[in-house]
Amino acid sequence: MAFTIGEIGKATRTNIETVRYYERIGLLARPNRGANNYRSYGQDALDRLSFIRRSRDLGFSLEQVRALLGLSDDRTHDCAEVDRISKAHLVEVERKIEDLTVLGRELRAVIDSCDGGIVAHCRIIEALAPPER
Amino acid sequence: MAFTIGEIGKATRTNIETVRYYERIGLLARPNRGANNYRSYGQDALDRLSFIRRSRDLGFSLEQVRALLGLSDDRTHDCAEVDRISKAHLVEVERKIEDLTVLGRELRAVIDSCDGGIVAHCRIIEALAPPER
DNA sequence: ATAAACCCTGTAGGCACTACAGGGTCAAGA
DNA sequence: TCTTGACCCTGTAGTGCCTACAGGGTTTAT
Ligand SMILES: [Zn+2]
Ligand SMILES: [Zn+2]
Ligand SMILES: [Zn+2]
Ligand SMILES: [Zn+2]
Repeated sequence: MAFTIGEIGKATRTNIETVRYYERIGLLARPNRGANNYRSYGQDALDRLSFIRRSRDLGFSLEQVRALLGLSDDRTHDCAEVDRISKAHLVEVERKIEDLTVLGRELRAVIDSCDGGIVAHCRIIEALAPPER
Repeated sequence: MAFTIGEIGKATRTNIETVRYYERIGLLARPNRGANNYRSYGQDALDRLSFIRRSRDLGFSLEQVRALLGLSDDRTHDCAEVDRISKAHLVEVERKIEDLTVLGRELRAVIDSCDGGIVAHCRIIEALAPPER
């Protein structure tokens, strides 16, 4: 029931430097230490780290994760705030997709216009350069 | 024909701190200075900064911009490398869109599953928490 | 004369890690 | 038993790309 940092790292596919980083910023509690000063984690810490990983995989920021963790501890509270955070994040993700889609379209148009040849005639360079004066 | 940092900043919609940053990392040449030690830019510097801005707007990294600038100076060289960099960047953009699309789908599914109520029954929290043991 | 708006240098902060340097500890094989 | 390698520790600095001061000087307008 006691895990080393390497074990919880492997179990959650999290770099151990990252685990220590989460501890440093207060996202994970400071664990007990063994006689050798090694960190010793219990199941609860492993669960918490899993929660963090999963949230990160869904693109939540660490501050959002911190808020979600806090909210998830308050089991009898209603979940409106959880929903709000999640929806706000989804909106952000959707906006990023739109931005990248526009950008990709423009980039593709620029690239397609190049027929090869020398830089002096390259349409890509031309497209990047400032307009004629 | 001589511009202050504020003027080229405004003309290219670039923060003046950013202009100084570009100078520091060697993306922009160190400009001449006036008697008051103010930076004094010519049209060439303004053009170069415009090129950087436009490339950044298309999502190129500063290292890619640096390479593109170097290539664009060699007017008689062929543009294959320019194309390669641009296509590599487009591939990256497309991969990001795909990743975000998958993520957005998953996030939406998680959010849609929540019917409100208390945190103990919230499906979002449940989806984030580690699987039952 | 004074205030606002501009400019300077240098440094530190932000995000979310990642990579050392320079040590200590432990398990397994020769 | 010795040694190799895998693991662990702390603390600091680096990444990309800015952004934000602090603590000054200068210019312009009123
Ligand atoms: Zn509550
Ligand atoms: Zn070309
Ligand atoms: Zn050449
Ligand atoms: Zn809910």
